[in-house]
Amino acid sequence: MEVDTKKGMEELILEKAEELFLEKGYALTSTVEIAKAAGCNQALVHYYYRTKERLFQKVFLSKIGLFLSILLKIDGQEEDFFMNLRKKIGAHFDLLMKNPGLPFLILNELTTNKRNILILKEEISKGENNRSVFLKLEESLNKEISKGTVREMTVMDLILNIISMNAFFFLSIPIIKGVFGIEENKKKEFIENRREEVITSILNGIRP
Amino acid sequence: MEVDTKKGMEELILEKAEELFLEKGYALTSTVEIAKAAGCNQALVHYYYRTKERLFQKVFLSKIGLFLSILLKIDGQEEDFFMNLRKKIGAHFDLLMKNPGLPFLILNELTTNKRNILILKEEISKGENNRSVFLKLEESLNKEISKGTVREMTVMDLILNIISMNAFFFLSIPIIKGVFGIEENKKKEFIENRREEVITSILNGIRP
DNA sequence: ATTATCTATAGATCTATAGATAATGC
DNA sequence: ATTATCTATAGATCTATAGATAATGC
Repeated sequence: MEVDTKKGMEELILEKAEELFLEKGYALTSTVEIAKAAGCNQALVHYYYRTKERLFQKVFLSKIGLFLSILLKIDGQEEDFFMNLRKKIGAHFDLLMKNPGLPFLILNELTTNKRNILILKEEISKGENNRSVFLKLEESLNKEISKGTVREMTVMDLILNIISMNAFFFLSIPIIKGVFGIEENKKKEFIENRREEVITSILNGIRP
Repeated sequence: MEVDTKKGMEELILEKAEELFLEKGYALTSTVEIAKAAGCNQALVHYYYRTKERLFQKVFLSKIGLFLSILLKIDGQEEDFFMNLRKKIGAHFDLLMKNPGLPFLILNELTTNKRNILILKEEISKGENNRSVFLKLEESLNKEISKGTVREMTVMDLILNIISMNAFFFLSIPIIKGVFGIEENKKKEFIENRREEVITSILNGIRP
């Protein structure tokens, strides 16, 4: 655990920076703090990454990629639309469960620093398949609508519904914990229940 | 507009502080900046509010109150459950529309400063009727569940669904704008559509 | 007299860099 | 020789306060 099996300072700094940025965001994390967490001198952080901004970009870029990848990945190709969607929502939830600080980091930095929105924009348009994945989802949604199995709605709304329900839950966990004080042993159950509720609610919500 | 009809510096400072805190959060707003926005000297900010922290608490408290009030307010007493819920969700959405920076401020500060969670906690338990409002909603929800008009679910989930969908939409507006570049004249339509979608999705989502 | 406003400044950070020293690779 | 790490420090903020001056209320 505490051994850091010869990870090399450069990488260790990146890791600790990641942890701290995820926890408190860019503004509230100092290079002094990062250095202390990595067990080195503050100057070394700048030696490897030049500026705090560049270090942050490195972290942010990888996290944005992670966040998008799941949303866009299609696994169950041509299964039943509803089954496919159920899996997608669940996979997105699971990704966030593994990275619970992700929504806060992305939201916070996209909101407070317009420059980061450009990064997101590039990242979206870069993956050329992103667009095609999007179009494919749109297509299958429209097919269901014309079959009458889904009510009239746009892909944009569907995606927003998924991100809203999933991301906001993880955004609010620290608050829920603080206000209602969920016991550690019931935490897992609480999250599992919410996972099911989110999926059910979204799927039910698109019915005609 | 620019006249500040004899508003007195004390109040003007509070107003400008509110604007800035809503826009960028506590950490990224300096008392220097607040003073400049109010057109006075930085020392005056401290003269009236002593510390930046106290000034912030004043703003935060009023915003928390606002946010809770709508969620808890019951207007349509004993109407139809679904009609009542539809109104509630819409009213919450409308409040956020008037205060689009509210979700970000509250989320950001509750996440980065644990102390603020205590403030929220107190605020919730202070309004003694808060609990009763909550219980009343729970009661009518359970009635519907036993009638078979709503699927099995908890009040907590229902409330989380509403806040998730409403708050997250306003959280993401700057991002959506930045990425997709919504034109100013279509903005209103976009928001109106989302309002309808949110209501429909939540109401549909709780059906058995 | 009291209250509002300003100027000036101390003391805390924090980022970034310069320059010294230690570790490592041929 | 080159790369990694450290010490020290300049320069930018930023918060908070002390102390001077201007405005206002009796």
